[in-house]
Amino acid sequence: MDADGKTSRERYRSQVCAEIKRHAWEQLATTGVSALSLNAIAKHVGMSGPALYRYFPSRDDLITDLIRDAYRSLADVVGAAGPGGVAAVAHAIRVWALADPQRYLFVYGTPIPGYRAPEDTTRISNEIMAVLIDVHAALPGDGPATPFEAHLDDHRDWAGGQPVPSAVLRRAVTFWTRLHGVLSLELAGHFAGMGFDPAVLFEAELDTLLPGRLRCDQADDSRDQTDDTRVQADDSRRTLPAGVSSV
Amino acid sequence: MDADGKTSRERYRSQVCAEIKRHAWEQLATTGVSALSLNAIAKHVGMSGPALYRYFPSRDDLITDLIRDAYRSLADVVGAAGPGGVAAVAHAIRVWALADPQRYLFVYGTPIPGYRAPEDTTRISNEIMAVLIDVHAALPGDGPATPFEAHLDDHRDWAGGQPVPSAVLRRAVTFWTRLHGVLSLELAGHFAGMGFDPAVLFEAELDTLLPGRLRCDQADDSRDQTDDTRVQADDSRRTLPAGVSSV
DNA sequence: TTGCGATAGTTAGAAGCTATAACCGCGACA
DNA sequence: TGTCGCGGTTATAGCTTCTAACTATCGCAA
Repeated sequence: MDADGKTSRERYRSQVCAEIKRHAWEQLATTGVSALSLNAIAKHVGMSGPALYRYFPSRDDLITDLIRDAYRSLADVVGAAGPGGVAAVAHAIRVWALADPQRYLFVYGTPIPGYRAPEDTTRISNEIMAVLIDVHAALPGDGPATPFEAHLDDHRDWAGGQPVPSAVLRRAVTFWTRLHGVLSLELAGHFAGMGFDPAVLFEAELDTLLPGRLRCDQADDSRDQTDDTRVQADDSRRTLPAGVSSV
Repeated sequence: MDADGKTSRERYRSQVCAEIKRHAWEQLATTGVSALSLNAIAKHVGMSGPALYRYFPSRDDLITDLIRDAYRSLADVVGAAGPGGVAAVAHAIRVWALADPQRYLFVYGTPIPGYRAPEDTTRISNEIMAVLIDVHAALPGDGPATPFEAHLDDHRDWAGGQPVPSAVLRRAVTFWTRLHGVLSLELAGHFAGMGFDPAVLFEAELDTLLPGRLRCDQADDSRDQTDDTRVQADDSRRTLPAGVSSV
């Protein structure tokens, strides 16, 4: 038993665990999750073969752990950007996604067929949603209730019981779906052929989510002092190798 | 050589090819693409093992073919719905996606790392985009130019050379990203916890794409005679098994 | 009709993967 | 000091994709 309340064995174990996951992320970022091989990881870590099973009972358990970490990381980033408001959160999500496209698609991409998300990750997911709700609750209210809000008023046992206005809920969900729509297509390389910069499109969609402007066809010239958290549209932005898809 | 200009061997070959793909789609819809096994398909078709390699040089070639077919199918559906206008196209895409979630995510989900889309599929993809542009060109124009449109005016060697107004291009792309945002999250099961019906959210986003209403916070009560191609929000709608993701 | 050649199928096997089983050695702790 | 458990090993089963070698059969032409 050491000073920090952990035995030396426990410290060693968590250290090896971390190194395994480090190599796993490395492999994940380059080859994608379908090619994630325990053998290859073991070889890189230095031990051979089935030794990994002392640390992760199965490949799916390792993947579950990685997903949990990815969620945790995103939740931290979103939480940290929360005080900056809606635009700051949006840009934080974008930089997080571009930093490791496979990680984003790992969480929000095509689900693994037999995989069941543990209670843990859905809790983190709710945590992220809570921040989205918070930043949108801080926005000034607007127009009449939409049909979707009426639907939300009817069907919603969600949001932990606290009474979130359906308008706020609607804006938070819309924030999520619109940014994910642009981001996921960008990361999957579907904008490859058509010359525009996805960053500008992202900015355009974010614009529609800011106070008073949630549609798509109106320009707003009164707000051009965009905050400096905007992701610069450099040409070296990272996407996946163009093509089409699955895994 | 037979009446239709194909030898009997060619007819047999394409027939076996079709049956292989039939079983492949069956397996794909249930187990997802990561678990798509040539051996299992061969067993179902009735021949054993490496015989499939007479028809598809590798697993990736089979997958490429399936992706091409999926694209082709979507392009046909979108093309057929084109005359019905924007809403009809949106609903056609939605029913196509819900009919086989894995097929949609196969095309628009997480890309396969080493996979390179052949020229073929990008052509079909452009064909789909052309329909989107057409239906949006038929819509009445609107407000002042957005920053994204200005960007499109600068960077666009695309669209086959014919001068599509940047406003139309912007609306078509926005149509794509917004509907994909809702659809992909729905199919991946990310709305599972929160009580609302994704169909209503889809309808809400579609609303923002119709003439004069491309933002998100305004309700429109003047247009409640929605067309009958609307996808009914039944409770038996198909999503993937809840959880989180990758493959 | 006879025969040749391409085609479609077979089994065997290499290399890789996940995962289990059996075994061993060292470190921690009573 | 003895013992127990943890972390590592090798061997192996069963799956995968994919190649090699071999065989039978079908179509076409002489």
